[in-house]
Amino acid sequence: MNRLTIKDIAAHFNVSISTVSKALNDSYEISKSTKLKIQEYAKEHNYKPNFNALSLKKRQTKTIGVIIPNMLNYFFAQVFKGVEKEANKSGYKVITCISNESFDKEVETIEMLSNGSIDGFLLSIAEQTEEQNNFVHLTKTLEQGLPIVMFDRVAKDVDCDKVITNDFEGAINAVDHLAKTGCKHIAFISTQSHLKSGKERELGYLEGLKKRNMEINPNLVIHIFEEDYKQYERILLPYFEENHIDSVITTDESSAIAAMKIAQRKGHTVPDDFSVISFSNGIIARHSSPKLTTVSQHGEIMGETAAKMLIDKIENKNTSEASVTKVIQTDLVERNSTRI
Amino acid sequence: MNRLTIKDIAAHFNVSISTVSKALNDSYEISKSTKLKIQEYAKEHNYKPNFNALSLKKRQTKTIGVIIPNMLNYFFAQVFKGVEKEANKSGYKVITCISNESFDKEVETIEMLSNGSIDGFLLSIAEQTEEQNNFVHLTKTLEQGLPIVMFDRVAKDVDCDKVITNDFEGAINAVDHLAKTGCKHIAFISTQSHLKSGKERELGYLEGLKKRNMEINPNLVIHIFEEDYKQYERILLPYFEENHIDSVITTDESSAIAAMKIAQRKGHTVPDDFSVISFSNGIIARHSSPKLTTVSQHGEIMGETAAKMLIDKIENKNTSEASVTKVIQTDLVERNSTRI
DNA sequence: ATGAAAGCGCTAACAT
DNA sequence: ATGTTAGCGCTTTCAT
Repeated sequence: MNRLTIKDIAAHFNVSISTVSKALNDSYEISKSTKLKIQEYAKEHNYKPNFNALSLKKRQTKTIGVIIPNMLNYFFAQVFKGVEKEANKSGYKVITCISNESFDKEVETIEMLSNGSIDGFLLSIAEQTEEQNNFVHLTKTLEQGLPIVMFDRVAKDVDCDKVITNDFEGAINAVDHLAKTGCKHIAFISTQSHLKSGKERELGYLEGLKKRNMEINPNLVIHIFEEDYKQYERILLPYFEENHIDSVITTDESSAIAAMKIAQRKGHTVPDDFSVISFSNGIIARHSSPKLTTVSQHGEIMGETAAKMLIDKIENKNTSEASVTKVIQTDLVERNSTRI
Repeated sequence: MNRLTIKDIAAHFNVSISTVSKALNDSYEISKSTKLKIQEYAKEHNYKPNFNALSLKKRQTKTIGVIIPNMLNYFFAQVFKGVEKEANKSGYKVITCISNESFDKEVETIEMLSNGSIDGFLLSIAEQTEEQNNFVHLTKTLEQGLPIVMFDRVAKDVDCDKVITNDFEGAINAVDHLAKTGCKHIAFISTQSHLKSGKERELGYLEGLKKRNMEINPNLVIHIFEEDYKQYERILLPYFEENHIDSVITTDESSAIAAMKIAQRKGHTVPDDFSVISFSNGIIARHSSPKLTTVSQHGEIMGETAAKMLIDKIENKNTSEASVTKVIQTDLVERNSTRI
């Protein structure tokens, strides 16, 4: 039950394997008639050139490796969808690994795939990696000549192509929208202690307030641990008791929901006298009541963009231009947790 | 900047490549001393055997292909997590493709990977494939000797290993739980017209009622189109007006949310005088208010199980036993949309 | 204990 | 227009 090879075809027609090879590649060296009969035979018998032989010979695999911190995260699932689509469009396969936010897993995965399995990496670094600020595994693979394109969670000091979200401006826009619709006391809730995107959003929040000459109250900047998601409400409650808050921007949907519930329990009506905007335009936002206004990060587009950049890099190995980083703008998706 | 090969190592020590190969594989034929120096040198210089050469020689790639209908679906993302974990544990890579519920994409993907890229398939069939009931692409690849393990969405007539959820019993248990907590008029809302799991759940629902000698009212079995998810409430409303319904079992979270909202709008309090149980224990269930009681399908375990079965199959090519299908039991996760 | 050689399936430079 | 050959990086049988 072994696969058909060019050797088999050659034997069947009593020609040499190179004739078969050339015929299948439609070489001008081969006569029309033999090309035709060989191609037909190949098609009929469902011949497929052996992937590993091809890769070995051509020194390229037409596959890329993607390392994603967490596939249960809707945003990353969207990114992956974009990657898969774009890769397939260019005839690339994608080997997918989940780092589970673990530095070790990230390193192991890179090790495992740096043996000729793939032509390049797409990578969003694990939270632990960002925390430890250790990127030698990345610089080493770049030195080996394996291109990397980072997306979303990016190591500033590693010199490679990148695709990021404009978190800073996304937050400014969120503040703007709240201010425009009459909010005066905007709190900021962040669950992303170690991630740069969390900091960018916080800076954007502050910048947004500054731009509008609104009071900056440090008590309204709240950091909570993601691990505590079951107790968000309990953790947030005191902040709402001790401060006058009429609106909130959160870095994730869960805490937006929690904040909304607290506000409601305290007698507020969302959005009439309390507004909320959440980063991460996921599924939750569409199913809460009221539905959440969110800052959308366009995960799928980010995935497509990153994949395209990587494939371009792979296929123009020669031209070693400087690294570029593309910025994906955010959109404010207005739903029912903010006023018009 | 080319990778180090055994040839390079051989040259460096002035020995033959076969000596190097044997040394690296710790062969008894090679003297301790040379083994040591070669292994050390290899480690120091970060030698990694070329993946494609190895695969070509050994006729196996240590990679599996996974075809998933939709990665934005939380359940499938969970399955994938399980697959990736289990595969990595056994040293396998995983090439992931999304069929987007399209028959054509499914066929193309299988074509693309049936060239020696992978040692076997993990597959949940696309909705379109289930609809068309056309599985020749699957039987053909099985005939070629490439093993397939199907998970969740499974083709009954294709002879291969399978992992499925016990949807039938899951639904019976849901009915049971509602009945036990005092519900008398249980409706069933299904969005899965073409999927067998939807039918299984419906049969389980009916069986559950029968078992408890509860009245079966065909008007309480409601089919809606998934595409209409933005209008679930509008579509469901008439059913609630025209029938006396005190509880509902849904095949997905979105329609559970919709049903709950309608019930609340009609003056009911969930769970006091209206209960809801949803299939698919996803993110939404944990964030609605009240939180949804669900039938959990253990996606991650399903993924692990399927991967393990496939790898076992791959590594015991000789023993051609009959196909087995494993059934993963469901659990009722009680939250706040049902009474105690 | 070490090496030579064939071969995995394919391409491509170089004959003929 | 077709064939021969070397080689991609590795393993393995069979010398030595």
